Amino acid sequence: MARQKSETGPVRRGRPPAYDAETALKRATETFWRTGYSGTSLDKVAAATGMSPPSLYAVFGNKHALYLEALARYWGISLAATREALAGDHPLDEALMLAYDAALSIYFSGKGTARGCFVVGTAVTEVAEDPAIRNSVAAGLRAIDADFEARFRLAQDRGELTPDADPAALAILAAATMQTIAIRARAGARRAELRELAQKAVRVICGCRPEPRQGTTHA
Amino acid sequence: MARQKSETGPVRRGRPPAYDAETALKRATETFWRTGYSGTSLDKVAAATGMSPPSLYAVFGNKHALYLEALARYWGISLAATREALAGDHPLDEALMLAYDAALSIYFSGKGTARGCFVVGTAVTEVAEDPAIRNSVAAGLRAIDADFEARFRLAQDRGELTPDADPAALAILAAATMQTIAIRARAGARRAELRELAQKAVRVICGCRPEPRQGTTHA
DNA sequence: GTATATTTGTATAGATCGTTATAAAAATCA
DNA sequence: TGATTTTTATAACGATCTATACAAATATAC
Repeated sequence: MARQKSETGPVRRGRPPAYDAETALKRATETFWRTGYSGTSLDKVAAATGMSPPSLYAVFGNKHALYLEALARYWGISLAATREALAGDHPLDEALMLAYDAALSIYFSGKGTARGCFVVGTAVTEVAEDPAIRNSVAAGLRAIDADFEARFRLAQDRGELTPDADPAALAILAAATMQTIAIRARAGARRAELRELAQKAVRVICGCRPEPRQGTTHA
Repeated sequence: MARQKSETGPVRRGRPPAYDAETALKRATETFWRTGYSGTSLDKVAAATGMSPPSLYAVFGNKHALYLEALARYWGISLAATREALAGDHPLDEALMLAYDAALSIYFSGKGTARGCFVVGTAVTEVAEDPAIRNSVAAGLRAIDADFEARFRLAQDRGELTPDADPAALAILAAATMQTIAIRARAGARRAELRELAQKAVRVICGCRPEPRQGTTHA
């Protein structure tokens, strides 16, 4: 009934599971990613994972719980990629481009046409009527804002931004840029075009720089 | 079989239709708006419009064609609202806020929780696998970019922006701001909060202003 | 070996999906 | 009035949906 941990305890009784829950969740995510939550049947998920419907239900509960788990998994991967890009010692504009390049790698992953962001492409539709999905999406969006804002505050402390720059406002624009890239990628924009878009956005966002060659201290 | 024009020709034969096609399309749009394309059954559309399924098929063809018509109708209303906001004689920052206020009025229209943008909330999910929806969405996104860019070029000509400002880059950020507002509205953000978000974005976007009190001519 | 525990595949239940056949209802034309 | 035209409502078609009942299969425990 329940899912066995990957690190098996003392001994495993009964017939051993034929599929790994983590890879099954990944395959399920890929399927939802293409056709959305409502547009994806459990038969399609079963075909993608190689698991039978009863096995899917035994491991994940039901379709809704499976999607929520896929959503949580995606948030984990996506937020970690953004944080890693912003955490390095690169200058602000380079750090932002690393974050957008990481996002583009996710949005253009998989075979066939680009799927964009899993959240923007599938969860946003359900968010209007589904409280659990709404909570997950709202929390993730807040996390993105907070990650960008923290990086802009750091940039301000380092003198990469003028003291009158508004880190919260810049974070909103940085997050908005990521989301418009997600939408456009799914709508068919080419990757190179979206990278240029990101560069243009970064140029404006980082426009609040101190005067060049005027000393490193601010104020 | 086909739809009769509102302006009746010489005389109308046969039983008169009980429902107006335009109001039916509006009601159908409201229904798709909440639960998406795949998540909305034709029975729900029939209940919302008061029409029976055969009548819906007689007027609109099928579910897909009905959704496409709802999408085209929404683009018309949405793009017109943005253009009207940007067309006035207001200063750049006021014009942008008029556009965002118009968008917020749409995103928070209807009863119950906010539905956000019809395109972002329902079409983006389908865009990955549906060529017709993809074409409509891609064209609409290009139109938004073009409308904003035209306004920024005008602002530059008027001296509201410095000559080195990049109208295309600012247009991307302006469009991205509208789309992040759409996402956040559907995810439950309060309207006042999103209006402040818009103001912060406008402040950054309009930051490439000429020096104040330094003459109105540029260069 | 026998008993117990767990997963598997098959098959399907019950509801809902998009769509349509059919005929009654309501108008005009002759 | 009766014939024609168009829309309506009822009913249902076959397909697909989420979810589960069931028994065979495969492991350990004794």
